[in-house]
Amino acid sequence: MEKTYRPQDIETQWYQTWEEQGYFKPANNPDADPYCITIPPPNVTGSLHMGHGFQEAIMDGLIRYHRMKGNNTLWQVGTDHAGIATQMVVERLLEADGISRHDLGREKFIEKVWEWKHQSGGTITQQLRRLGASPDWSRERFTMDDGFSSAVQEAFIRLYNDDLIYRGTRLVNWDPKLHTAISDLEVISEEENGFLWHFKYPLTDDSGHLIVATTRPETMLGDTAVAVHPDDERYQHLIGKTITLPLANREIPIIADDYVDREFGTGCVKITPAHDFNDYDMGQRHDLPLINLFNDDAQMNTQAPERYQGMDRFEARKLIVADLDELGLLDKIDDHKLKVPRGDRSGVVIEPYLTDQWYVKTAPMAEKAIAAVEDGSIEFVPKQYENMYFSWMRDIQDWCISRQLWWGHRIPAWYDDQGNVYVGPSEQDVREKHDLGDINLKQDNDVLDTWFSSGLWTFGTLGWPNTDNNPNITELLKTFHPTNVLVTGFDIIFFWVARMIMMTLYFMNEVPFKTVYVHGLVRDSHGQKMSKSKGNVLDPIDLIDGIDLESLVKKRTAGLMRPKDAAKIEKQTRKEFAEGIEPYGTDALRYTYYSLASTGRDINFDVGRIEGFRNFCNKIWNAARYVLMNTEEHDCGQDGSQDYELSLADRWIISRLQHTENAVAEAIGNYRFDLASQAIYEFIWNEYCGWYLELSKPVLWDENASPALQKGTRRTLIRVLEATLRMAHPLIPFITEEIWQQVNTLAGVEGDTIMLQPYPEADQNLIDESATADIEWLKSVIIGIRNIRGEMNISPAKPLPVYLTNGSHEDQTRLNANRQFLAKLAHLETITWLNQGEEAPMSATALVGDMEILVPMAGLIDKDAELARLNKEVEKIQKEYQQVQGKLSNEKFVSKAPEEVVAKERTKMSDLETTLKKLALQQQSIRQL
RNA sequence: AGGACUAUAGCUCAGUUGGUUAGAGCACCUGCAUGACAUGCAGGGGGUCCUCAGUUCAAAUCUGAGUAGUCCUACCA
Repeated sequence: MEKTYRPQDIETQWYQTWEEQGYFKPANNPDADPYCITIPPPNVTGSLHMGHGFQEAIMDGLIRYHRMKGNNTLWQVGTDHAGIATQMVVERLLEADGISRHDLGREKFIEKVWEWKHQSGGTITQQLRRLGASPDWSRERFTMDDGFSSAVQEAFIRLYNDDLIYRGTRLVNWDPKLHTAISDLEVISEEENGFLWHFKYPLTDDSGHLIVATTRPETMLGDTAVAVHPDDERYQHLIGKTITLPLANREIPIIADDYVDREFGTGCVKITPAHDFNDYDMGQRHDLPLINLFNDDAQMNTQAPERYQGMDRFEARKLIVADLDELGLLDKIDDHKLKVPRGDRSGVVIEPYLTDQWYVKTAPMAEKAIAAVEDGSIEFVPKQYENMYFSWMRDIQDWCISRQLWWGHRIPAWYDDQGNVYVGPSEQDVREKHDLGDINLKQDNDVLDTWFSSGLWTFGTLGWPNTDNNPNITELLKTFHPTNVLVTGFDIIFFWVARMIMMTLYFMNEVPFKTVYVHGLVRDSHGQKMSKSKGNVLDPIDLIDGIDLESLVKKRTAGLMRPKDAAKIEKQTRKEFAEGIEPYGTDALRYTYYSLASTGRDINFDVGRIEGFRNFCNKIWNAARYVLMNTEEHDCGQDGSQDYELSLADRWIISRLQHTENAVAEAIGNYRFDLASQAIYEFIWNEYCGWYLELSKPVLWDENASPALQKGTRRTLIRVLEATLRMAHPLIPFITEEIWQQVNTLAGVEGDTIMLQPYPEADQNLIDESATADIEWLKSVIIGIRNIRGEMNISPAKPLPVYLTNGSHEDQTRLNANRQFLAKLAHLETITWLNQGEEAPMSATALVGDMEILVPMAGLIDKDAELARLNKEVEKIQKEYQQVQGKLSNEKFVSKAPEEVVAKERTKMSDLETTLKKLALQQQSIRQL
């Protein structure tokens, strides 16, 4: 093995082998419990970001864990066509050549999108491979592949036939830039600074005017009423009268409706049913006409007075305000903060707009979806997200699923010239079914919301709806559906999770998954959202492969929305990554994700931590080198014979391994990858490397040691390493495979890959508390001596004489059993056991229980330095002593606290007392020097 | 307006059922080329557990109020 761990040397190579060998496929074992995760399909044209990285790491950890546990494990993979997002990308590319999609026409444009998909659609899946993800690539799906498309069509048709899809003319959220309707969820409302315009509306009978307040003056041309609160005394006398709408010169009624908030503005509201959701409702209640003022671009149409026709809505606004001012009807303009609805993709202000769209009737589906979570069929982790889910589900609105786009699943509906609609899988089919002959039919132009198809993801990918004529597919669904876990971000609980639950319950009559693991957002180390404009984006691939400073600066400053941010971003990047980013490798990246994966909070990604975990990998690497050096070409006792003997240290590390295996299993069971990673880290670095490897040296390097003992140590070294590799494999797949290949035979294990080895499980019989106690004693003695050495600045190269005094019989037994370990690890020249009455030289002292460890001061230790060290120690213990004493002198504590708690404090107090006495004696004798 | 979450070392985070000397990694200080590893080893310093009040013999932990931050839902013409 190379002296230094270099991830790039091993990672891609192992991945290729795994994939080629088909290790990612489900085990061909129908008796094994199935375990299945479907990937949240990334946008096919997207590229990997830190959020994906995190999510994939969690899924792959779970998948590899269960695969090793022996489950029949399927990770279903695939990508999403992502309607609007993808269409926009391709449109932008065409735009660069001066072409619009309309120049090309629908078919040609769609061809272009497919071209683009074939070209760049592999990026994300290749990047998933870099992360070590182990899905079954042979089953990769795309939401617009033939099979899935027919699933989408089938779903639409069934819902339509069951009266759960309908077409209606209603107000929708209209994106005037993208020329499509969007759902409520795709509208982002944020507070912006605006104005509240107050206009005078003259009463028709010339008896005066009333004043309305509005944030959208341009819609006044479409007003069809003015509303006041029925109990508002100020306006009682006006109810039933009319005003003459300025500029439009229409007579409109003054109506009463308790929706009106008397406190807001003037208490008079202009009602524009065609351009505001609340006004629409009120229009319905009062039977008001709808006057639609806009065209698709949100320009004034011919319903507006000629003067304004063809104007953009915001131009029209200016002119209307000016005109009203001219007429003396502008009362005042107040500054006003308001929520402005914008399209999540286009960023432009969304218009409530009257159009024909397709809707899913969600209320009946939501009922079951709520019940499934209430009765525990589906569980959210962490649980608090269930409330979020319930509150949305209980107030769910019908879902607008038609989009005026070209890229997506076209709605399987045809219209005849009379506008009758026929829904079916194909034109031919609806002709036959409805006996239409050869009349003119035209297919609906719209496509379906991307999330409509995503809603079918868990079962559509497993072959639905073709279950009748293909038994294999039935088998797949039967085996792997419902899936076990959905790993996803909280941001798409409504977009996706909720809808998936509704759709799956409807079509499959079962839940899509049993658990929803919800993770937070991956942010930068200061908790800032990663964004191009902030220049704080980290690319997971850069963390794996490394990147030099200049390339990083270039990458971060290229293609900015506001080019003037470049200077700031460059400066900040040069400061933070003066040396660029080192190649940390996939394993280190994954470990960093795991260590931050406590549930219920966002993840602040700190580059400092990935370095630490790269070092951790290097630690494992070197530990393996040490083990191999000492076991290769030796008999490691794997032949089944019993001619080996386990040392105390051997029994201890085996015992610790069992504890760790328990802790890891528990942590993963609770989706606490942070705890799992910590337990593994702790075990490998501190226990296995820090103590056990050191404890193995005195045995292996002692020519006089018994061969049986040496064999036992070799056997333990290699077997614990091998088990540890398996334990860590789901988190750090590459380094564990690489090393495992070299240690497996020595450890008496056969197999082609660690991936398919059994996951280690704790054996309670191997937990050895007495070995643990003995090693703890040994560690305390060593640490006591090291402390003196460290604090007194005694060179580690200097072998020390040490005396032990006032020890118990047990101490003496332990000493005799561990002399060699002690001498080696504390670097001692001599160890002398003093019986009662035997004189010790003047020494620095450390205490282990009642036993005193003495390091003679002569020539090594300065009197004042030792006094200072002792003082520090005394102060620390005194503080503790006071605490305990305080508790015990509190009568209530003694009488009310459980007995064992009190007893514990009593023991502690007496221990502290003796310690203090001893330290005081020590101080006294040193002072007398 | 309603709701959720977060606040622990300089930084990023753990802290299970109330009883721990409140921990880890990084950073910091001191020493060390010891035959796996300087991507290392040994030792050390560093905390008003956001604030206040309450429950309790006992609160980082439970309850309430407040402060700060993050986010979600609804909506104010």
